[in-house]
This record gives sequence, C-alpha cells and structure tokens, in this order.
Amino acid sequence: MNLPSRHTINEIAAAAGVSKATVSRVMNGTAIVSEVRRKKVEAAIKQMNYQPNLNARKLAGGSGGSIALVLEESTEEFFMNPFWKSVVEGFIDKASSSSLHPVLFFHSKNESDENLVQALVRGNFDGVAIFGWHRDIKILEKYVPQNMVIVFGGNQGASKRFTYVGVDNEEGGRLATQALIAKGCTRILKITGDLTVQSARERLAGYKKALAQAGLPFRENLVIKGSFTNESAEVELNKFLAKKVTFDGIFAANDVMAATALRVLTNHKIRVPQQVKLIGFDGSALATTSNPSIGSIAQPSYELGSVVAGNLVKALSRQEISSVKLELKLVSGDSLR
Amino acid sequence: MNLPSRHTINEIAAAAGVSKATVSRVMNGTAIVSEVRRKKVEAAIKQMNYQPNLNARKLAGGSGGSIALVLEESTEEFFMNPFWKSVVEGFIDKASSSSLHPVLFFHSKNESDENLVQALVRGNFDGVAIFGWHRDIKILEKYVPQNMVIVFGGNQGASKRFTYVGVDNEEGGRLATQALIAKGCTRILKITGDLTVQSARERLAGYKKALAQAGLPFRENLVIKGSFTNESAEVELNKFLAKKVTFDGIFAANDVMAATALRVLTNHKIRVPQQVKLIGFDGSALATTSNPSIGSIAQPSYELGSVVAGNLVKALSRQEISSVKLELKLVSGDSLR
DNA sequence: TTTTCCTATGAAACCGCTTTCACTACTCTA
DNA sequence: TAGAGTAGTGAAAGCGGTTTCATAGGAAAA
Repeated sequence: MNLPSRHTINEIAAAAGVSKATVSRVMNGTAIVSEVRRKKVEAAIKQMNYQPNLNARKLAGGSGGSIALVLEESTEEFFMNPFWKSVVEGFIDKASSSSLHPVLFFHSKNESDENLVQALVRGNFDGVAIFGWHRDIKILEKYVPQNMVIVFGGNQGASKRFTYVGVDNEEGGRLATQALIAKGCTRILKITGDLTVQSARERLAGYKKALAQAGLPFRENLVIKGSFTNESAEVELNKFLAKKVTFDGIFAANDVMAATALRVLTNHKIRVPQQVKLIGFDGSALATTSNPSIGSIAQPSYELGSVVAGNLVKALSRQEISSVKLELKLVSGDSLR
Repeated sequence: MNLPSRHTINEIAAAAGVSKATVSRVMNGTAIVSEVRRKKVEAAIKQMNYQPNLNARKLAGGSGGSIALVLEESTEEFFMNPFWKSVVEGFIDKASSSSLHPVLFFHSKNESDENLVQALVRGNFDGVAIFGWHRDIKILEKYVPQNMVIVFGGNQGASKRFTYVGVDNEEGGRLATQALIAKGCTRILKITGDLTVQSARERLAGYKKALAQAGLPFRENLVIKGSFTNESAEVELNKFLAKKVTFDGIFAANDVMAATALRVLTNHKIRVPQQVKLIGFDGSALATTSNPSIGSIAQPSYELGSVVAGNLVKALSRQEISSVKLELKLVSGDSLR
C-alpha cells in the first residue's frame, strides 16, 4: 500500500488538468503560467498536500533546499564553547528564514580528508558552510562539484574558488595585547590555540605586533602552546607556572582557555587582576559570566553564522558573493581592572 | 566544464566493458557477478574515484546512507545540558561505524507540526531518530512514507508503527524519591519538567508512587512546575521559597534544574545536604562536577544515542527491530549525604 | 546426444522531476 | 491585412541510478 499522502507531479498535473511541465513551472516560478492554470495547480498542490520528491528534483538539476554546517571540531569543543552555540543559532535563524533547511554535518576529527569530502559530496547539499577547516584546500577544489557552493567561516578557506566570512584575527590579537599593555603589563604570557589552525597563528601574530608597537621585547618563553581546549590550557599553564617565570598578564587565544587560566591561577593563589591581568578571545558568555568577569575580544559569533548562511542563500539564488571580514570588539572585564 | 572527478555509472560501465546493470550489481552486491567482471568493475571504480549520485540512487529505490537526528529542544537546552552531548556522541559513533552518515536536523521549536514533518520528509533520510517529541504522533503516521524508518529516543513515540529506545522514567522518579526518603526526607519538593513531555509526567508519577509506598502524603503545594530549563527552575523555586513552605528534600526532573536549585538554595543560605537534600535526573557531568556533587538518576545517555542509531541501522538492513527500555541507575552524591 | 535448468548478463523500463523544443494563438507593427 | 513577435503550453528528452525481464550459453539430467 502506498501512502495516500505522497503524491507525484503527475498526479497533481492530472488533478489540475495540465501537463507536469506546467506544474513544475508553477512550483518554481521559472516561467509565466496563465492565471487560471496557476490557480488550479496551486489548489491541487494544497489540496493533495503535495511534497515534491527532492531526489528527483535534484537529479533533474533543481535545487534541493538543504544547506549543511560542517564543524571541524570535536563534540567536546563544540558543546563546551558557547561560541559555537551562537554561530549555530545565527546559521539556523538565517537559513530557516530563507526557507532552506539547515543541517549539522557530523564527522570524526580523524576522518581522512578524502572520506570527509566524499561524504560531503554524497550528501548532495546545495550549499555547505565550513568552520574550523585546517585541512588541505586542494582536496575540496578537486572533488567538490561546481554547483555546490561552499562558504568558509573564518578566513582559513581563502581560495579563488571559495569565499569566506571571517574576522581579522591578527587585529584582534593586537587589540587584546594592547589592552593588557595599556593596563601596565610588560611581561605578557600568550596561550596560543592549535597552531595548525590559521586563526591561532594570526592571533599570535597580533600579539607580536602589539609588543613591537609598544617597544616591548618578544620572549619565546612567554608563549605556551594550547589547542583551544580546557585540558591543553590547564596542562600547559601548570607546566609554565612550575618554571617560575615572571609574568603580569595573560592573553589566551580563546575564552575557554582564559576561563581555565583563571581557575588555575586561583588554585595557585595568584590573584586576578591584582597580580595578573587576563584577556581571552571570542567574547562568549563564558567570559562575561565568569567571576571575576574576563575581558575578551568579542567575535560577532551569531553574525558569523548568519552572514555565512546569508551568503549561501545568496549564492544559491545565483547572486555574486564575496569574502567578508566582520569587526572584532574589545570587551572589558574585571580581569583587566 | 564538468569536473573530472564526478563520473557516472555509464562511464564506469564503459571503462570496465560491461553494462551499467552489472556495475550496479557489483556496487550493491545484489546479484552474482562473475569474478572477472567484478574485478574489472571494482578496478574502474577505484581508479576513476567514482561516487554514485545519491539522488539518482534514492530515486531509483536504493538507500542513501544518511540518517538524521532530530532534537525537539531549543539550542539553549541542547547546548547547556551535557546529556545531549553524550546522546549525540553515541549516535555519531554508532552511525559512522556502520558507514551511515549522521546529520543533525535543526528546526525552531515553534515550527508548526506540518512544516516540521514536511521538512523531514523532504530531507529524504533513510532513517530518522527523534528525541524529545511531544507533538501529535498522528501527523507522523500520516505524512511519513513507509520506507522511512523512525526510531524515537524516549518512550514518547510509542505507536504501532514506530519503535522507541527509552528508559523507565516512572521507575526513575520512584528511585529518586525513594533515595531522598531513605535519607529521612518527608517533605520533598518536586520540580517537574515540562509536563507536556511524557517523561516529565512519568517522573512525577514515580514521585507520587514512592511517596505512597512509603506511606507519605502527596502534597500539591510541594510540586512546582519547571520546564527542564535553568530559568524555569530559578523563577519557580524563588517563588516557592517566598511562600515559606517547609521542605527537607528536592527532586528535580533533570540535572540542569537540580544545579540551579543548588545555586538558589545557596543564595538563600540554605545548606545542602544539611538542611535540604537534593537529587536530579540524567546523571550528567553537571551533577557530578557540581559542588557539592548532586545525586542523580543516571540515564545511559551515550547508550541511548548509540542504541537508537543501532536500531536505525538494523531497520535499514531490513532486520526486525523492537522498542527497548534501558536501565536507570541511582548515582549518589554529596547532596544526598 | 538431446532436453532441461541454471547462471551470468545486457537491454530497457522506470523512479519523479526540470528543461528544451516546437507549436498554437494571440497581439502588435507596418 | 500580411508579417512578425510573443505569451502560454505540452511532448519528450534527459538526470544517474536500480530492477525486471529476456536470453545466451554451459552444466546437469535423461
């Protein structure tokens, strides 16, 4: 028995007394259809609760209406960092309001490049937004079909073929460091993110730049390598503290690590901001609600998600899109007092 | 220009010197193909990096290899409650290891039933896992095509046509309440979840049952209605405290609300567990890492996700599946001391 | 041997949609 | 009033697979 509810275009055509070509035209608005027939078709569609088969539609060259969000992050990072929540919300809101259906595409971090891209291609999405990409971009250029739009979140994905929506991480890093310097810090500890990720490298570059601008020396031993996670920050900071190197400020490459740093410092009876001033990056709720609140460089995370989705939508309606850089803002907090 | 990398079954057939029917048979193992040709076809597929077009495949009646996870939760709840993280992980792990591609299906909570189901149907997933469903089940039975498998997470979805993987919420509620009673509580405040959700109702029923079994009276004024969220618990508990009703224990319908309760109590200088004992539900990290740690009824969240995915996989390979109830366990904590 | 029965295979139909193409009826120009 | 557009339409050709069906050829049975 077939379900009464899943009709085909032929049935609609029959019901409306037109050809299926006409039904298709009415649905997609791809050509002028006379008032009379359009009404009939629309009525039939409504009355029979017709749902076009997306597979058929896409196979025939139509667009499917689904866009995917790909996050190159562990579920750990994804759930723990409120930044992603905000990105996701922006993405969903924008997509839904454009009647595209957003979907979050999962995959394990250690999945091979090939597997990931193939899965993506097989997914047959109309558009894909990729955040946190740090794999070889060539693999995408090689396997991704022309008609599949990709927009990167973050400037990692810059290439002739794909555009991105990112932030000026170097400028952000500079702002953060400058804020600490303005408060009198001269020996600023930098906790980097995963340096295979471009944004982490850029933030580090901004740190160096600010030091140079202020005429402060750059010291290798004041840079410790985290990977954007709680654990990395905890482990590395503890190692660092054991060395008893003097420092009076910390710039962590994201709020998660900044929050961890605050906790570790507190455990070591180091007072923030009296003895050490602290700034993070992201401007997430984590920083604001922390006690004391942590200064941060705010990424417009919601906007990031929504602009990416917006560009996807545009591209799918065949408008030209180009890469965008969104503004970063310094958010002060008690940790900078 | 077409991409060199996206070949069709015809090209493979030509390259291997066979018909496309044979290629299809090799790919799907649906019929015996002679050793010689099979080898040739396999070689061609590998060499040309052939990726079958999923739309075509599905249109022709094949299976597509994608399953969706639908969560009827706000992004707020989704990100804040570690329970979901665990469910998602179980789901992904199981799906990936069965070479199905898991996808998280987003939609806004206030989306109409029709829209949601239609989007789901259009998604053309082979299987769908739904958590937290509290809408009318009939709409699913009406619109969902026969060949689309649905498995519910939680027993909300019980129906002749769909199976579920759930837990015995009533028994869990009973266990929780009993644990408080065992510690000497006689006036236990119950913070319910959203009572439109079946699990919330069942946990409440368990609470009543435990009271009855212990010969304690059920008091209306000791039941306050939350909705599984931070805010609801905070608001309602504050209202309740303002009434100065005596109580010596709290059973919150999830850990999120239990954690909030702990915070609110602390703000009111009510000591846990000395003055009031507290138990939550879910057994999430939230309860364990809280200070003091909060007792809870542990849901096997990872297992929940993985069993649901497993059942989808089974169903897709045409094995019979049936509903399952997973075990709940009492996890003690300092809040029960 | 001859007849019968499999086994392995390709041709062709079909899945449900989009789009090109050809054609009919009009409505405008000149 | 003939010639030229133009708006509206349906038939039919794909899109890239799966599956049915008919058949050739070899093995088993008679």
